[in-house]
This record gives sequence, C-alpha cells and structure tokens, in this order.
Amino acid sequence: MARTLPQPTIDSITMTTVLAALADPVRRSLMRALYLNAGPVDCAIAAETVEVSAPTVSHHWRVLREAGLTTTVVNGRRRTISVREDDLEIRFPGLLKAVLDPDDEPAQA
Amino acid sequence: MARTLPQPTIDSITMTTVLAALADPVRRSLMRALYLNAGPVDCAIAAETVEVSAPTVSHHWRVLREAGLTTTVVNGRRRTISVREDDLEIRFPGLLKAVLDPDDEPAQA
DNA sequence: GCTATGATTCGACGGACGTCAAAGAGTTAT
DNA sequence: ATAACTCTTTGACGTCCGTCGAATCATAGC
Repeated sequence: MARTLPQPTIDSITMTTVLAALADPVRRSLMRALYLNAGPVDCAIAAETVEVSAPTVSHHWRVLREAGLTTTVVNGRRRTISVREDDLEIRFPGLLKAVLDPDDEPAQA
Repeated sequence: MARTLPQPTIDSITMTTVLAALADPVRRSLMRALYLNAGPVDCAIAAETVEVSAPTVSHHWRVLREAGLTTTVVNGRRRTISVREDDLEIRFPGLLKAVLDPDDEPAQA
C-alpha cells in the first residue's frame, strides 16, 4: 500500500549527478525544506516553499530522487519525501551539511 | 609584472555558481590537480591531467576563476593557478573537502 | 623587427536543462 | 460510476553548456 519509488543504490550515486542536482537553487530550496525537518515531509508542503509550477516541482523531485538525494514514498494520492541523509553521509561525508547549512544567495532574478 | 586576473570577492561567491562549476568532471579533475599541491601550479601541468583540447581547458579555468574557486596569476606567458582554499573555507566551510576528497566516479564515457 | 610559444577568444555545433500548459494516470470520496 | 483531487508525463520553447578548430593576443628570445 505504500510503494517506494525506484532510487539508485548507495554505490551508484555519483558526485557529478549529486552536484548537478544541487546546483539548481530551486532544488536546493526543496532539499532544505526536507533537511530541516527530520523525517518524511509531505510533497505538497515542501513544494510551497518554491515559486514554480506543479509540473516543474514534479520534475525537480524526480531529478533529486534519481540523483540519490531523496526517497519518495507513495501513499495513496499523497507522497512523502525524505533526504537520504545516512546514505549520503556514507557516500560523500560532510557534503550535505556543507551545501545546505550555509545561507543561500537571495534567489537571483 | 605579475598580474592577478579579476576574481569575485569572498562575499560575492554564490553556492549556485560554485556547485555548477564543480558539477563538471573535467573541472573537478583540474581542481584536484591544484588541491593536492599546496601552492600555485603551472597551468599547463594541471591541464595534462585532463583529456580535452587547449581551448576547452582555458574555458574551464575561466569558469573556475569566475566562480571564485581559483586564483590565476599571469607571469610572462605562463600562468599559475591556485585554489582559493582559505576564502572558500570562510564562505562555505567544509565544502571543498567534501567535494574533492572522495574518489570520483570513473570518467563516464 | 621577426618568429616562436603559451594561452585566450571567436564562432559554431550538438546536446542538455528549466520551465510551462495541456493531457493523463492513479486514488479517494460521494 | 462519477466526480474531485494529487501528482506525473508529454511536448514544446528558449536558453545555457561543453567541445572543438581557426584565428587572435601577448610575451620571450633571437
């Protein structure tokens, strides 16, 4: 009843894909919305922190998941998303903290 | 006699630009060639570690410098490049280490 | 001056990216 | 069933990126 969407194994997570995913300010914004909360976050709630259309958000969730940064669990017609914090700490120690802790630049127009 | 090419101030270094710069495997390879050596490295020597044409390397040096990752010093017709390690540690603590320390993925074909 | 050398700039090409509106797929509720 | 709801997929559009060959610039040395 609660499917987990396919995601890369720890070993197949690459630095290139992770950095490319995190290089986008919208995706970093989404990641922070998850990172601050420990545990799964309702997909729609995290999406509120960002000012793009629903299809675009959906696209970004997919990029993050396929990069190995998040886990998506489908529960009925809602989905909850969480950061793969432990996996990432194993694969690339300190990276998530170094990227998400600093204050971001003001969203460039 | 030894000009230093223009580069962003510490405060104007943005996470987006830094991550975008580091997301490219060739640029990460160049960065490692500098990062392992403490101190300035001859531009041509660092470029040997990478398999792209000279114009492309030059392009990557510029991207790295404009992102605030490196300092380029022109000395006659040679240039030496170094990582702005201290500046980056102030701006984004732990980031450089987290990105450059791990073994990279095998250069994807 | 003239030539050789080290590196950049210009112009072009193919491919990837971020974005959205419209349509679709799956789920809950009436 | 039928409607409402949540999210995704498709297709398109404009933009940016990585790459190279050819041309250019700047310095060193003869």
